[in-house]
Amino acid sequence: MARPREFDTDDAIKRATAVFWEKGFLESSLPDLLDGMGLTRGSLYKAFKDKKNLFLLVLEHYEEEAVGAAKARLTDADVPDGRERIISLFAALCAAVTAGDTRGCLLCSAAAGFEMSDPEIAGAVEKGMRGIRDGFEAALRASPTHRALPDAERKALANVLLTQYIGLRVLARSRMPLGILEQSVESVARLLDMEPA
Amino acid sequence: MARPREFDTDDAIKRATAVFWEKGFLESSLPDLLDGMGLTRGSLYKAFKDKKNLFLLVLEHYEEEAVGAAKARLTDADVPDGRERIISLFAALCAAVTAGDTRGCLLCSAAAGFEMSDPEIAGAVEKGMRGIRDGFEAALRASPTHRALPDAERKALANVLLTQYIGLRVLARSRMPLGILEQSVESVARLLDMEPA
DNA sequence: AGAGTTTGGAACCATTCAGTACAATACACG
DNA sequence: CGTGTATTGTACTGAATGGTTCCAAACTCT
Repeated sequence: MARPREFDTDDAIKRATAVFWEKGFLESSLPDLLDGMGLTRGSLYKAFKDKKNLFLLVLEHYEEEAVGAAKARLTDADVPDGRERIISLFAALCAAVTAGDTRGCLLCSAAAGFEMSDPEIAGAVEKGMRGIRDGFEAALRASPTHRALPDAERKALANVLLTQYIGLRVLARSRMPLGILEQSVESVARLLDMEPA
Repeated sequence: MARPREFDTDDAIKRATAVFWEKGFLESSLPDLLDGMGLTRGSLYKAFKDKKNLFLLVLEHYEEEAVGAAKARLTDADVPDGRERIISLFAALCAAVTAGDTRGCLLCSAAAGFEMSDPEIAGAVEKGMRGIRDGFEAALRASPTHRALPDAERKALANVLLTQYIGLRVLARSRMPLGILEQSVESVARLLDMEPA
């Protein structure tokens, strides 16, 4: 009945994610996207309406993929101790940087940037952040040391972890040789081993 | 022997700082700067060479002013307990946000953005970050609870505080109603009250 | 062949960009 | 005063860049 699409939509979004992740929303030009996605203007606008809409789809995909992976790690029932799940998340993060991945976190970069003045984008970013925080909270609930904590305190600790997460990912992206990432896992571990005085 | 400058250089840099702080380096256009600084193209190029050079001067000024204020608070001998100095820093930060200042931190935004691909800018940002970290470390040395810590552990804690600082300032800028800033002071206090298990 | 989509890419139009040239202007000093 | 020197405003550059639209040609399936 009609000419079929030559590209796979999900794959195109995946490629778009790579571009936006590398450069951010505002700094990614249409040619950048066209190159990265391997399609032409007409196709992009036909399939994704416009740049912002594409970015919203990318955020959605990033949430499912990257945020999903983090949440999966934080709620992984195979690791009974939630404390270890958290540590393994930061370890993975650190390993990625060591392996040369200095893209940081798409959400964190967006949060720090100017794209947040758009309410739709801001909403999507916020949703992702809440997801990560929920992951931390879930992991803390599965940690013997923290299970007994009052709800408010556990939430507060989850917030600290999220803040730490954001800070580290910004540092990762900045490529500053501050030596912070290298020992961040240890620091987080110590953070979780501490007890209220 | 010559016509004197009609504007005060330091004042112009101060105004430029406001513009860059609000919008970031890449997002600040020359007209933005011209408006904000109250001078014209010719003057700007004559006095500051170009946009990037102006930004480097702004970073210098920001370091003296904003970072200097933070460091002053962290090394304030009038507050004998370094722990309290740290808490007061985060409290001030939080108060500023509550008062409606959502600009975050010029350094942190730069660190998260694309301007870091310029080595000179990256160097200046890094220097500022080191300054803040040194401030934290100095404060920890003046804290009864942490004075006795081994050097490496104190440095690690300073790194955690710097990371927390960056994360919070990014969150501040993002304007996401996550409720993190509101209780961040308490969290930091708890962080400092904890002891190694 | 015809209906219905997608495709490539030219064309659009606006904006914006950092930077320059230069004439007019203002001051300081001899 | 007047000359030298520096700043100032503005017009101008000329490019490049931005996202978006549009349409004829290509393609698939009935």
